[in-house]
Amino acid sequence: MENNESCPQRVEKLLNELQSLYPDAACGLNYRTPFELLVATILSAQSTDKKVNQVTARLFAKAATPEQIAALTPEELEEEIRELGLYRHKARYIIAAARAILAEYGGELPKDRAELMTLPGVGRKTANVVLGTAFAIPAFPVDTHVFRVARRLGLAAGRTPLEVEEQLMQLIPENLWIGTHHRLIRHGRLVCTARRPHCPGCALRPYCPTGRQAPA
DNA sequence: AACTCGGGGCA
DNA sequence: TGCCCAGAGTT
Repeated sequence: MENNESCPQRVEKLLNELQSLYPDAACGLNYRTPFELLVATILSAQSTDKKVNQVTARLFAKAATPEQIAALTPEELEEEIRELGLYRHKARYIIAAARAILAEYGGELPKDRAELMTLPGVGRKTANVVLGTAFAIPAFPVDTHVFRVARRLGLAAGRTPLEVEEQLMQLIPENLWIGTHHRLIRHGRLVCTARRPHCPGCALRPYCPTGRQAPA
């Protein structure tokens, strides 16, 4: 959409409001190392960050490094993460990724998106989270929250996550990419929910084309 | 593009 | 009880 919805002034006000609404752009996942963030992000698929943090608190107390994770049997890891669901896939991915990090990258996570995406269970979104959050390398992860909220806010009209990612990177200053990612997620979870967004009372409503049309 | 994995939280 | 959740891989 090349109408005035995406004019720089509106976008700037939107980003300012988003920052004052969520002053700390912290990652919702708890982690101490880039590898821990990678594991937590794989675990976060289709489950809530709150549960992921409960599980990783226990898991990382037992195994937190690629060496320690790679030494686990699939059954041991499955037992640790079972309550998150999708646990067989996730356990297999995480152990295989740990082994690949040891075998291919000397035990250190690569700081390259294409290389990260060769790791089992690591797609574009997870790779971008690690780059932007753990390595401070400019990246704009697009998950279901970012996809939905960005489109509602009129920041992107793309039909695919990759299109939305490209539109957001073009529209938003590079130094705000990762912070905006975390803030859009928080806003998507608290206010701009998938089912019934809480438009009345939303601080972004004055700048939101969807919110203007929503019932009071 | 559709399908699969999945236990737990919540209405 | 039914719907939904910080995705990625396979067909």
